[in-house]
Amino acid sequence: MENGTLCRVYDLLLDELGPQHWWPADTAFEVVIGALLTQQTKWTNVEKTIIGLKKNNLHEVQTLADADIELLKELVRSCGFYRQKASRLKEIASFFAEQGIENVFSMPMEGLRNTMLSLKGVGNETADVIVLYAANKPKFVIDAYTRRMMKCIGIEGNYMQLQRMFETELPEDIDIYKEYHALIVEYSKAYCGRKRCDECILKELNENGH
DNA sequence: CACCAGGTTGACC
DNA sequence: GGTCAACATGGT
Repeated sequence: MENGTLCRVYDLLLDELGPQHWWPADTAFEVVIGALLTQQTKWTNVEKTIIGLKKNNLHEVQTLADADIELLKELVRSCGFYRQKASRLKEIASFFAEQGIENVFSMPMEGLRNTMLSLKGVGNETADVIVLYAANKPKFVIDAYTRRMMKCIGIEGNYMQLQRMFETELPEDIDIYKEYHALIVEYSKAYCGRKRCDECILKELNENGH
């Protein structure tokens, strides 16, 4: 790409893993569902729930908004925090049903982000996942893996600071943002914590000495 | 058996 | 502005 540190990291990760083609979902609204469900849990748990939702025809905006809450809790159980997640899913679906999903996704980016943040259960990361992967607008997603990986190469900050760094240094490109976040997650899952830091492909960038 | 996972919230300083 | 316990199941 270009020659800042964050561009270099992107090139190294892409070279190591190849393109990831995220977010795994059939529809934009399914991205919203997945974004909420995957909070603090593994994607395999989310897959079970999404399959169950589809089996019960609850993966559409209106049917999910009208879903029986007890059935929803059962279906969401494998994702953890299932009481909260079930009711929040319903509320979010109701919001999209009332507003019209296309009207929501076609809002200007900052307005959309703030609107998502106003929904219960949607914080910075989930809002940005929706903005980037469902509404297809250039917002860089920060998560725990991103923070950890950046800390390893000597870059720290709060959510908005880290996001600003990525968005300032990288070209404003939706596909790069999508791919970059995916690469960080997949690389971290596969290598960090198991492999030692001195085997990390980012070690040449390490300014912390570990 | 202990610990963590692609996080958010509300209470507190 | 930052920190902390709750929230809960499933996999090492």
